Order: sequence, then C-alpha cells, then structure tokens
Amino acid sequence: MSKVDASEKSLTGRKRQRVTIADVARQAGVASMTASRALNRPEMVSAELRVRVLHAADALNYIPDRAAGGLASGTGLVLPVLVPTLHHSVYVQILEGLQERLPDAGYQLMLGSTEYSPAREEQLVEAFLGWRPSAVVLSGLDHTERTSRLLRASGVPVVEIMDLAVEGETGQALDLNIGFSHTRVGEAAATYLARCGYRQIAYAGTLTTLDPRSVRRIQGFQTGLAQLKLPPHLIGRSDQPSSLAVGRELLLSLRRDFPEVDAVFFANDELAAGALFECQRLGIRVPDDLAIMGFSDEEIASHLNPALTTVRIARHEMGRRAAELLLARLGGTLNNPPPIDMGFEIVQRRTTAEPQEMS
Amino acid sequence: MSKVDASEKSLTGRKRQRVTIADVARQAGVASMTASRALNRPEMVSAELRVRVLHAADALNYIPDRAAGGLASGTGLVLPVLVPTLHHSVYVQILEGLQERLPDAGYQLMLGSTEYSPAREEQLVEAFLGWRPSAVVLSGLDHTERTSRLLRASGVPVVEIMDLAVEGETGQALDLNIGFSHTRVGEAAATYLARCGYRQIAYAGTLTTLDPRSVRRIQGFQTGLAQLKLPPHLIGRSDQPSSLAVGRELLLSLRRDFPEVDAVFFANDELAAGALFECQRLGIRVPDDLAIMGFSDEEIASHLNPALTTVRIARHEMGRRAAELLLARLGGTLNNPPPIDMGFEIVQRRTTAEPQEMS
DNA sequence: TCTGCTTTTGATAACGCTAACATCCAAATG
DNA sequence: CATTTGGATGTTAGCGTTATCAAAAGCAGA
Repeated sequence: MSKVDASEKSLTGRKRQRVTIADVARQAGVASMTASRALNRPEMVSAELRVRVLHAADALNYIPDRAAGGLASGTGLVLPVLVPTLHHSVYVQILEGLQERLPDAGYQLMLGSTEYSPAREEQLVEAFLGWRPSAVVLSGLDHTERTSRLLRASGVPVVEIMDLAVEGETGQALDLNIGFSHTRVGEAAATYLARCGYRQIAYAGTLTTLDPRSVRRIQGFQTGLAQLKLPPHLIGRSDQPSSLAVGRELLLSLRRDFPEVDAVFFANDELAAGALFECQRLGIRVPDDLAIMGFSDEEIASHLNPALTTVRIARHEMGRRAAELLLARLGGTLNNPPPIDMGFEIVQRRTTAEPQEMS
Repeated sequence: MSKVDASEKSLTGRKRQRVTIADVARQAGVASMTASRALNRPEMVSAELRVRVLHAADALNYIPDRAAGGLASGTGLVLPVLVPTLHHSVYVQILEGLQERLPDAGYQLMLGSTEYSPAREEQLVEAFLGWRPSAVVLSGLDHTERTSRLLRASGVPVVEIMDLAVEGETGQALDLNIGFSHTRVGEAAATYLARCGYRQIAYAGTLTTLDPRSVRRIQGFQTGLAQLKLPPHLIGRSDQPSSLAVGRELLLSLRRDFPEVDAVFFANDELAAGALFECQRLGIRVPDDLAIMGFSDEEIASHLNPALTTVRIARHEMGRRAAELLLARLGGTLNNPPPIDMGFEIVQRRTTAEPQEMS
C-alpha cells in the first residue's frame, strides 16, 4: 500500500501508472536486476526467488516493456516481413511457413504489404528499421536504390524470397535468398503448352503492377516460344489488380483481339479461374476450344471443373526454409550461402490436352 | 574490406555502431534536442536549421530508434491487430480497411493470427502489450479471462470487430465494438431459405473451431427453424480447418446422412463453393435438387456457376470504420459509444430458388 | 538605449530495462 | 580454522530518445 493508484478508472483513465520491473522486484523483496533475471534467465536464480518473482509479476499483471528491454540489450526481437499483397494465398501460406518457427524463437513478426510498389516498400523498410529488427524478409530481388542502401547500412540480415538471383538474369541478392526462377517458369510453361500441341499461345496478366517477377516470367515465356519458332501473343489489363473479374475480362479481350489463340498461360490461378468461369458461361470448351494454364497452384485449381493445369511452387516450404535460414544466420552458423532454388513443378490437370513427347 | 572503427577507444565490445540522433546533431552543428525537433516537429525550428538537420540525417542514413523514442515519450505508435486467420479473405479485407488510415496517422500495424484459439489470442495479447500499443484490435467478443484482465489493466483502448455485443446474447464489449450479430445472421438465413420453399434445411460447417461466432450463428439458425416449426439438421467435420476440400466432404456426408435435406447453409463461402464443385461433379442440380447458401460474400461467390446466394458483410467498411473509431478515441474525442451494428445483407443469386412472400 | 515580450535553441533528466562488474555468502578445500 | 571458490544477488551505468525547463536570441515599442 505504499503506492496509491488514484486513477483506478479502467479504460478511460488517461493517467495510468505502468507496472515496472521495479514494482515486481519490490513486491518480491529483491533487486530489480534479480527480478529481471528470474523472468529472463530463470536458471541463474534460486528456485525460491524465482517463484516469488514470478508470483509477484503475475499478481501485478506485469508486462515487460519491450522497448526498454530492446534498448538496454541492443537486441530487438522484431522481424518484419514484406509481401506484395495478402490477397494471393501464396503469401498467406509463406507467412504460415514463417510463423511456424519464428515466434517460438521469440521473434515478433511485423507484417507489411507493399502492393507491388517499390516506393511503398522503401517506406516500409525505413519504418521497420526503426524497430531494430533482427532481420528483414523481403519478397523479390528488386528494390529501390535507397531501400538497398538503408538495408546495407543497417547491417541487418535480409532474406529475399519468391525469386532467385541468377547471374545475368536478375540483380544480386542483398544477403540470403530463397525462391525460384521466374524466367525458367515462363520458359517451362511455353515449352509445356507447345508439347501439348498448341501453336498460338498467349500470356495474359495484369500488366498494371509492372512487377519485375511477372516481367521475367513473360520474358522467359517469349524466349521459350521463340526457340520453338512460335509467335508470341500478349494481353493484359493495366488498370486493376488481379481478380476473378479481371480474369473474365482478359478472356473476353483475348477472344476479341486474338481469336486464333489456342492456349493461354495466365499470370496466376485467380485470373485463370476467372477465365475458366467465363468459358463456362460462354460455352467455350476447355481444353478443346481453348487451353488454360495458371500459375502457383492455389487450392481452387484442383477443384475447378475441369481442374486447372498450373505451376506449383512450394510456398509453405519456402517460408519454413526461409525461417530456418534466418535462424541459422542469427545464430551465427551461416556465412554466405548461395541462393537456394526451390524449383517449381508443372501440375498437369484437365484444362490442357495431354502432352506429347517432343521428337 | 570493411570500414575500420577508429573512433572511440572503448576497450571491449561496442562494435556495431548505430547512427544516433547525436551523430546527426553533431554533423549539423546543433544540439541533439534541436535535431530531434527538426525531425519531429519541424514547425518549431527555424527553416535554416531544419534543412541542415534533414540533410545531415539523410547523409548519414539516420533511422530513428523507435524503441528509444517510445520509451522516452511514453507513446508507442504500435497497433496490434488480431485476426483468427488470414486464410479467409474477409480478414484480409478488414486489414485493408484498417490500413487505409492508420499507417498515415503514424501507427504501425502488427498482425497476429490466433487460429481461432483463445489461448493463442492470450499469448499474442500478452506479447503485443509489451510494445506499449496505442490500442488493440481484436476479432470477436470472446476472450480468456486473463486476456480481458490484461487488457483492462493496461488501460489500452480496444476495438472488437466482427461481432456485436447484444444484451443477453453475447458478453459485453471490452471497450469499442463494431460488427454484426451472428445470431441474427443465422435467423435470417433460416427464414430466407424457408421463404424460398425449402423445408429440410441444414447447417454445415467445421465444428472444429468451436468458434463462438459460428456457434451463435448456428443457434440463431436453429431458433429461426424452430419458429417455423422446421426440423434442424446439423453436419460438420471436426478435424480440419475450412477449405474447398472440406466443403466437398461436407456435401458428401450430407447426402449420406440426411438425404432428405433440400437446402444447406454453409459456415462460409469457401465451404459452399467446395460443395458446389462437388455437386457439379456428381451431377446434382443446384438449386433444383439441392439449394446452397454461403456466408460472407467473397469474390468467388458471384463467379461460380450458378452464382452463390450468400450473406454479405461490409468487411472493408468495417475495417475503415474501426480505424476511424480508434483514431477518434486516441484523439480523445470519444467517450463510450455503444456497439456499432454494421448489419448484413442476404445476396440472392442462383443457388437458391426465388423466395416467396410469406403469408 | 533599454525593457518586456516572443520565438528558438540547449542542457539535463528521465523512460524501463539489462550488461557488466561488484559484492556477498555458503560450501569446499588446505 | 582460515581461506579459497563459485554461484547467487546487488549496484551502477548506460541504451537513444524526448519532456521540461532554462537560456539565448530576436524584436517590438518606450
């Protein structure tokens, strides 16, 4: 009763005394350093004191101030993760993969979505660096000059996911890197569709984003077509983010502008699904009249009628391994590992014809 | 070759040196307090100094330490948001609504997903409170006793979303509340399906979660059926989270266990979509053989063939208004507003028959 | 020129915590 | 029995920032 808390008014009371570790220590009859140890390094403290301190902390509803702790110890256990969007389940699943191990290791994930804008990424990186992050997770390899500079200057470990640093194709990774080559995905898709017998093959996506990863997928796709001496077709809408509705629109403009096209590779499964719905509505037979291929193998792909041929990437796994990489780096047991290629896999379903062996 | 630290003769340790505001001040030839002001309250400082300080800060890649700032000022501009999952686009869109205004006001959103577990929610609340949050956003009104206690003790403003505190139906809101009544949604769905002429109406969901909001939706649904003297049917799977695949399984067990059922209200659109895909596969005609109704009106609902009848809730709007509520509370211009009912709306599409006027 | 203001700038002391070192005390050693 | 030893506890000194108030500088009007 030494301390009289006059303002017991709960939620509206402006002035409220925070419970500090000193309060806990006083209550337990020890020095605050001892209380700190009892809470953070229990093994360094006698069993009896440990109990007393824990008890006092609980009784007082003590919650350690992480700002103060971080400031004093120099270690902020914050881990920002920047993704382009949460709209695609790809990124949600990557997050889940990351969540699997990081929070248990004491790290607090902070989420930011860049909406595919490098400028917004820069803002977010700047904001997050203020939290003394232990590391930063970024999506993709392409950042503004300032983003890279800030990150480099901060000396914070970085993992770039969802893209793969390849000599001559992409920029260099800032630090750690795990992902897959979008160029190769594009090439593989072109080759695959050609093997299925298609000759007028199109790429369809929302060019809006100018997302460098899509761009590289397109380039790979065009390279693939060129090697097979097939003509490239490209359609896109530039004014909206990806959605089922845009998928439908893309299908319509495709039929209008390139009626000769017999197969389409969409930038993602959502667009592909939208297109497929539109085909159902219009009575276009898939794959007989038109073949459709998606990208990323979201859950819906296997449930559509007919089921969608697409490209599977190991998102959850990628998140998990990114987390492991980080923990290893933070633990000091990692120097300069090369980029890790998670690869990808074409999942053959019913929206494309059976592929033939190439002679 | 890295830059050698030749500055202070600190004997041991201090190796990685952060750029502090003192460095910036020195470079600009002012006191650190002035530098702080130039950065945070530019209007309190002469134009000339402002420029000099900003310039120095930029040249040094200065990033203010938010932990130190928060500690000194007592104001952590952190805003934790706890959602049950990111798997449902509902929560993603709520997040977008929140993002719309909060970051610009300087608040840093911290995301946590509880996976529908109150225990995990408690953990997260405890972890987040350590960051001196300005406020906390929670999903739903049901929390562990300790969660409520910690929040109340902390004096932090709280907004509970996605549920509505109603006398006699739910618990009281901790502080601010904006959402809709799940009980009423259940009732409305039952009444609606009855008006469409169905008499053997089932509810299907993943009981796994024991999510109190679903439970209340079920209760409302049963109340609605009881008032109409219709028999209740209930099916659920208890071992997995919701997914398209589970939707298909639910449909199968429904046909097996309750073949007489002529209409189903699903716990969400994802399950309903899965069921619809399974109907397509099995040749079950919707709505002639079986009517299907979803919940939450995700994008896919309007694109399915036939388009899905469902219940629309204003997620984005809810996020936006939650943010406004918070800002008002934080600005001090808000005392004890009553829970805000965002309502809901049944969206009639093609998976149910045309409703008739009730006599 | 000087007095009484209003800016603008600076020095100092927290904020809550923990690293690093200092001290203490019981058990173990000679 | 004195003395070493090592684990348990306490003391001190920051961590990087901002609140607060004191000091200085500008700027009228007398």
